[in-house]
Amino acid sequence: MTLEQEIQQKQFASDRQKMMINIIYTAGYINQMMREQLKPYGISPPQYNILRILRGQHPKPATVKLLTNRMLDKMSNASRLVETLRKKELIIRKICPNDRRRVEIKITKLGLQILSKIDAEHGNFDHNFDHISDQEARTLNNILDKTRKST
Amino acid sequence: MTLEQEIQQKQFASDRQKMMINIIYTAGYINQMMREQLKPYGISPPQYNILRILRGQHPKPATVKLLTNRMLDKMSNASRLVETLRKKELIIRKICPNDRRRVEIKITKLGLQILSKIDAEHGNFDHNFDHISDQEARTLNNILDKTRKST
DNA sequence: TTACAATAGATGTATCTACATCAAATGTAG
DNA sequence: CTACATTTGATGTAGATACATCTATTGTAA
Repeated sequence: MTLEQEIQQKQFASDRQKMMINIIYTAGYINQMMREQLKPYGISPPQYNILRILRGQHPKPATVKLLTNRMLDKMSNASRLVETLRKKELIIRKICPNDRRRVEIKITKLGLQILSKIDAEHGNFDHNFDHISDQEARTLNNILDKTRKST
Repeated sequence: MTLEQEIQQKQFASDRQKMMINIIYTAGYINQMMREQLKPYGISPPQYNILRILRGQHPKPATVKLLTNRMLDKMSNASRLVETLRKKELIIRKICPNDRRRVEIKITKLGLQILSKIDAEHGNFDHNFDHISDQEARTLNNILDKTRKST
C-alpha cells in the first residue's frame, strides 16, 4: 500500500513533502512493531532502549546524563524512565560517592535475563526488514543522514 | 554528524539495524523542527495535522473517524485533539443530525487564518530539505514504502 | 418488533514527551 | 575562603499516546 493510500491523501505537493511525512509515518510503523513485540516482556521501546545502553556499559555504571546523551529522543525524561525501570527491578541506582550530584545506574541480573530472552526471540528486531537489501539500507541511511544536515 | 556520533554509538549490528534507528531518529528531528516552527502559532504538530485535514475538507465537515483514518498516527486520540482545538476556537463541532453518533467538525475562519499565516511563512515545511534533490527524495520514498511491506 | 451486532465517539489509566524550573553539589575566580 | 557560575538530576505541568472499556445510536436478522 502506498503512503497516499494509507493516509488517504490524493497527492503530495512535492517529493520532499512526501518524504517528510513518509519518514514520520514509517517511524510510527517501526515503533508500533517494536512495541507489540516488546509487550510480552512488559517493557516499552524507550525502556528497552535504556536497558540496551546499560548492557553496553555493563559492568560499568552509567549516569542519567550518559543515558540522555545516547537516547534516541534526547528530550525524553531519563530520570523518570530510570525510576520506572527501578520499580520493575530491572536496574539499580545509587548516588555516586565521588560526586554526589550523580547517580550510578546499572542493569540487574533480571534486566540482563530479559534482554537475553528478547535477543533470542527478536535479535535486534531487524529481521522484520529482511526484505530490504543491504544496498537499499545503506542508500536509505545515506539520504537520512543528509536529511538531518541543515541547509 | 553521523548517526553514530549523534547517539554516541560505536557501530551498528547491521545496515538494517542502523536503518531502523535512523528512521526513528530522523522522524524525531523533523518533528522537533516542525514543533519549533509551529510554536509561535500556539499549535502542536498533531493539531496542525488535523487543521490541514479539515481545510482539505472545507467547507464539508469531517468526522472524528475521518480524522483518525487520515492522521499520521492512527492510534492517537482524535477526540481529545478535537476538544483541544475547539477550546482554541480553531474548529467547531456539532452532533450530526442524521446520525447522532457522529460529530461534524469544521475548521473556523480563525483556523483558516492561522493556516494561511503558516503557509506564508513555512509553506509545507519542505524548504527545510532544499538540500535534498527530487531524485533523492523519490529514492527515499521508494525504500520507505518498501520498508513498511511485511515479509 | 425485538434481540443483538456493529458503529461512532468519549473516557479512564498508565506511560511518555516537551519544556520550564528547582535544588543540591561541585568548580572556579577573586 | 567566599561568591557565583556550572553541572547533574529531580520535579511540575501541559499535552500526547497506547490501549482498554464504556455509552449512545443505528443497522439488521429472526
